[in-house]
Amino acid sequence: MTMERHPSPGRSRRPTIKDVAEAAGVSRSTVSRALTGRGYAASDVRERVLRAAAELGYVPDVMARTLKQQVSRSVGVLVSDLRNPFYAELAAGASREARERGYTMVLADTSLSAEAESEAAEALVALRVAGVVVTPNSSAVSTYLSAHGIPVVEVDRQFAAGSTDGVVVGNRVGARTATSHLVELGHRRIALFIDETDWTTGYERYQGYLEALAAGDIKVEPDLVVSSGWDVADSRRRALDMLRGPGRPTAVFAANNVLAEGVWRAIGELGLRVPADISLVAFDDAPWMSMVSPTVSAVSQNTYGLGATAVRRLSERIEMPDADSVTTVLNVRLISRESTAPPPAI
Amino acid sequence: MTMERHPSPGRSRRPTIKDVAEAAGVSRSTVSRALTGRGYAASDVRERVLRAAAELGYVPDVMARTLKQQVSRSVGVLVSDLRNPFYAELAAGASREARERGYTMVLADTSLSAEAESEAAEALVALRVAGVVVTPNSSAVSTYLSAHGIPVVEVDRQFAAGSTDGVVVGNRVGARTATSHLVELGHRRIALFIDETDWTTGYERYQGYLEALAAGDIKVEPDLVVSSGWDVADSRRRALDMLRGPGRPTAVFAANNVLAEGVWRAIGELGLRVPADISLVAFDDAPWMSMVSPTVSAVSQNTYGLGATAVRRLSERIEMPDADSVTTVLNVRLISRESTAPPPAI
DNA sequence: ATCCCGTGTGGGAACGATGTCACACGCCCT
DNA sequence: AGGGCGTGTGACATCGTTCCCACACGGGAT
Repeated sequence: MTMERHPSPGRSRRPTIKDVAEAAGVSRSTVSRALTGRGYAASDVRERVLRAAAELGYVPDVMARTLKQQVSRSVGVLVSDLRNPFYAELAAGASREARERGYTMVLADTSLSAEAESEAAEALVALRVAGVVVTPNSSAVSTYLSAHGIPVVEVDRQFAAGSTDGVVVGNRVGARTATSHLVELGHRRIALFIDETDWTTGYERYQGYLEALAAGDIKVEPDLVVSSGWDVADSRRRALDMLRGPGRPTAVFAANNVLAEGVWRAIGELGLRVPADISLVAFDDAPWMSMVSPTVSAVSQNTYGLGATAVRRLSERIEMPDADSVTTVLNVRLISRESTAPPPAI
Repeated sequence: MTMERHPSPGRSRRPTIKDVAEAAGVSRSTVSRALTGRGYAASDVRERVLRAAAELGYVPDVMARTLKQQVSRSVGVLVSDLRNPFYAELAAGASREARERGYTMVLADTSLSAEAESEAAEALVALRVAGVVVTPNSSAVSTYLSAHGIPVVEVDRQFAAGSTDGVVVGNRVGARTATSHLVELGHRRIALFIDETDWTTGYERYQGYLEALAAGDIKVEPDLVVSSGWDVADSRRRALDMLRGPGRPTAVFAANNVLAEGVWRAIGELGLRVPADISLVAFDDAPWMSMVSPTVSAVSQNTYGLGATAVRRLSERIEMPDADSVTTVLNVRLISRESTAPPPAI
């Protein structure tokens, strides 16, 4: 005696196109034509098929369809950290645009880890997604996906500009504007808190900072440039060190919302008054910046639009795989709030 | 002369298991066994196959595999609004847990719209996902998905308790704790800002509020209970109306982070001092609450854990489809900050 | 010498949908 | 009457993978 295994004991099988065909008294081919609208189907037959499909609750199997057609209607979205409102908002924009264009979105949070990133990339290849939007940590993903013939759009930062599409914001201009704003107020000792300078975002923002200082005839002080990691605790600690030490800066430019939060907390803990004692301006406007007191001036990027634009670009790329690659730059604007003022008189 | 159409002109085809088989000089069956580890494969053959696969950059086609096996390794996650940090965090938790368990996550933002929700549900059925985690807007999704034999876990709120699994927080207890906290401080006029009371979250929190009032022998004043929509602007407007009017409450309990933001802004605009003039406590701790001044007391839920737990529950359900459904309740705790104090002396 | 069994391997039929191809039918035109 | 055409339908191969089954080979027991 052998154990008999039934495919799915008890539970009734999902209806397939064959069930619909039998219910409507036609062949599978006819059902396919009637439902997809490609090819002939007499109107009464079409009607019968539609009714049968609805009655059975038939939903075409995307797997089977994709397997046959060799192209899927889903896109992958890889972001660094959903807990950061920046990425969450970006994902939200991507989601809306994907839905609007009839794509299903497969999302993975790569947690800033290279391993998770390549794991996710492999999963997307396995899924045969039509394309991928990624906030890359290295050039590896783009290279890997491109090698598999999958269109990629890099968003926020770029590692493979030239060979893949990109959607970014005016990082250099934004940073320059923010820093210039401080310079114009009379600040000469302006600190910069920056993340990885080997990312295009970090590099560009750093350059913008330098440009603004140069334009104001201010010498760069290496001590005032802090390259911090990607978490609040670290930047808070580094800010505490700097602000407690001698020769404290009169203003800080924090190059992203996480760094800004760390600096903000450090300022609060030291009992410094903003903007009387110190001015603060951030890159990347986060919700809290308009709620705290005083409110924080920030270079605002249209994050939602960033995600939406990336998916739009991706879908264009999917339609035209051989067109030249394009980098789209979205404008940013400085929102001047209460955290910036002339430096304290000495 | 007819137009000849080549399958994919120019671009080289993705390697299939057949290519690997030829490269390794074995049959497809053997490759399958060697790669999946199911069934016999001599170690030297296995080696050869693995090398060939790596050289070709072979990645198994999930579509084909799923089609054959009739069970996929991806789960759907449906959230209301990724721009709300609550849902973003929940999604982040779900993402990590999914990854850990070897599932790919298909995420859709349902934008609080019933249409988007059912559209997304249908897409998930078409994708043959192994299960779905949803923050439901009605019982429709759960019903629909269950009818297609897809396991569902409702998270945050429940519409189909009893028939589907749920993962929620102690809403009633949390709301009672928050309100009692105000009562104990001496408040008698405590306003409640609440979202839809036909959602379990809203209903439970409302009940918790009532219980705390009853325990303090305080009569409920309908004028102090505001059922507001799901956006900051609306709750701000309603709060302005209430706080400007006569008989202003001495404390407000805002039942979610969005409502709390509206109330917070209204309080600021009216120039009221917290907590001297008015106390505020919120359900759902958002990042800004610990950054503003004064900081806002809040009932904190482990949102990340909520998402992670939901996916864990889902994966257990997938393994044991016929077990009784379970509702998991996560504990919450009141984080007492600076926004609560005894009412002003009259 | 024959049988049997354990270890490996390959053939081939699925899975569900699509689309090409062949063909059936009725009509009009020659 | 027969050819041609337009309309509509069904049979069948196919996509890439899995896995059941058949079978080959060699060694040990009878």
